[in-house]
Amino acid sequence: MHEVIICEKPKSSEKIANALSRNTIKNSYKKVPYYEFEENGKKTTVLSAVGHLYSLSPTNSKQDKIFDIDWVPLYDKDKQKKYVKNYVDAIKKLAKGADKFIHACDYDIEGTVIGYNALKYACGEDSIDKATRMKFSTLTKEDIVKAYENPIPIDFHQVDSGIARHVLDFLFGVNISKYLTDSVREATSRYVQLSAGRVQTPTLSILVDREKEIKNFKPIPYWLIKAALEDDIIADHKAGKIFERKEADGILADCGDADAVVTDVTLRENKRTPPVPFDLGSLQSEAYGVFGFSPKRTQQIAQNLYTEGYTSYPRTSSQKLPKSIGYDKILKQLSKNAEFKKHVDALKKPLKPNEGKKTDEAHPAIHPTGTLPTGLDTNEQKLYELIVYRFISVFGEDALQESMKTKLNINSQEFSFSRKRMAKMGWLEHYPFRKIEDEKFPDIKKGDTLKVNEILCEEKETKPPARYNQASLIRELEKRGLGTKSTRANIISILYDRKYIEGQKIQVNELGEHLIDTLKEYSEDITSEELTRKFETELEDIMADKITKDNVIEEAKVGLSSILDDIEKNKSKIGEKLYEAYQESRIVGQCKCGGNLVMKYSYRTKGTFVGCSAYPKCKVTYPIPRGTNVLKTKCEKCGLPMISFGKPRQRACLDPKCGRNGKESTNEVVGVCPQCGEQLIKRMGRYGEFIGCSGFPKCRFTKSVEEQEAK
DNA sequence: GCAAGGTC
Repeated sequence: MHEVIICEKPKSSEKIANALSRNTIKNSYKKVPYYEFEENGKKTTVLSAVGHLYSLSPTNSKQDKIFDIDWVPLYDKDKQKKYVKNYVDAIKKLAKGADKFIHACDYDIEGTVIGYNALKYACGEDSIDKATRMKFSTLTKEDIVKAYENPIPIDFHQVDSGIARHVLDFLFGVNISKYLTDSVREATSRYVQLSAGRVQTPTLSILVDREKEIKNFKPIPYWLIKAALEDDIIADHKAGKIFERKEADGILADCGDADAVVTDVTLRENKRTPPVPFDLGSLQSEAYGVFGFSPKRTQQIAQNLYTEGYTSYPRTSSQKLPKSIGYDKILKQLSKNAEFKKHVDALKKPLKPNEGKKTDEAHPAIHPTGTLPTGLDTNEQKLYELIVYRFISVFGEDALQESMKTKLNINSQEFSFSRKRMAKMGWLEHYPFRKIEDEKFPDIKKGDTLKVNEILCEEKETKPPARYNQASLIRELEKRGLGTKSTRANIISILYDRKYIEGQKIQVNELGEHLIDTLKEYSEDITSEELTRKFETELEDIMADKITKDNVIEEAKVGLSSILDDIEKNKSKIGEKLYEAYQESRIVGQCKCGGNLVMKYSYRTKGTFVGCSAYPKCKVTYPIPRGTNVLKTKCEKCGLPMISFGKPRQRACLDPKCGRNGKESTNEVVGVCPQCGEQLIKRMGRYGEFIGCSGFPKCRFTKSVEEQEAK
């Protein structure tokens, strides 16, 4: 009797194999680990997939509408996925001739498809008839054994529902993308890769909406009245924003040149509870704010740390740290590092983590494993320490913040000011990445009189809503249920790659905006969450056996077909307009000859450069080496755009002859040093502007201007 | 190649 268990990923195959027998032996085939044990004359082989092993692909790429598709090995489609082949080969070889199969992938819709396809295409079609399903929600020994002893049949409605998700996404995404790209090619014989999809298009649409809000924003003037008092105290008038000049004048007149009388002083203590452990989204957010890492980069680094065994599984949405992860032991092991030890020793027993609300059936929150890393590069080290200090501080004590709220009267006008300082650092002691307010409290009490130096009336304007950055956009997608924790960072980077959006503070250019306008006209559904919602109900209906998968797909093809015909009919108009928008989006500035400076691509050097739109009359070009970004900021010396390059990022003028940089240093204070608490100052270095700590040389903290602006 | 979804 030979039994084969198919798992979703190598880590879970290891856990499952070890939970089911004490006689488990680890082997490997083509570097792919697998496990074997024998109990009561039955041999069991535990094998692993690596996520999806198969992917949809056209069966005939010549068709206009790519409607005929089938599963092919992932490594055939994507040369970067070569490592997948070894896993497929291992399954094919080691599952051969088995009498019994167990589908033990994650119990969710994608896991169901992964296991089903592994059975169907790697183990052979007949393996499905001999297969059962393990259903577990955590990879604890208890859960695994229970699932193994109580197998359930494979739910083929669930399988169909998952397959339908793949097919629908493929049909809509690939076909609409193809038709848009073709329309530009046929109208202008230029190749501009365009794309649309159930997730990427609504994401772009969110950004376009924000862009339009900003564009249409009409600033409204308002006035703030402040009183400058003795001891450098600035108090604000109770009214806050005053939108009528007359009202502001009235208040000013009322105040006259009277002194301020303190009418109330309230002291309060506020608790600041420890942070909650990281799930992937909050790690991406924090690493973006603290280090300026893009979410994609954070995900890659976290994956490396996980593969090396230093931190736990990163693609989790859990903010829970169950006792079963053994946090006492992890903290003890972390203590082998002297720096960590100081913090661990300061924790009060008994240890209890402050957990967040979000959960994940398959994994706990991101945490260090206790194995201390060696040979990490700078960025890996930064992210690792962020994870460790967050983990430690989750067990810390509440911090206490004291606040002072003071009310004052100047004649009949009420003003107030407040101060904050830390009374007890608590968990903040272990987590150096948070801003702490530590202001001096003036020594005053009710009834005191304070001298008024001046009453100020500041004219301001209301501001448009802020642009998204990558971190806030990920949070927005999460809120709307678009994409998944593992794909959101990738989706955003696709929008950058296609050149629909640019900048750290994400700005949509003409191409992105026009693409959404076009799609709104021809396929409104794909520009909003509507399509996701529609898919969701259809998939639920398939799962509940209210409708068949083939029915849903056929209906989708009919709807899609008419969208594609519509695009086809108008393709010259669509193509020309999209190309026009594309060209406009490539403009980076004004040439000295009056033409536009445009991003161009050289087939000869296979690289980008900036050239003049008046070519060949004007032959001006500027080099754009790999890794260089052209910024919106203009050089203050010559007016050409600035560029950023290098690591850490440096800035300079597009024109190399203009000088290293076209900007004088401001030495402006831009924040507080996360390492020592001194001021962070923007200053000019040999290679351009950077942010440094005023505590230099005692504290050598630096970061790039880009990282700072990313905040 | 184009999508979105798993994973190393």
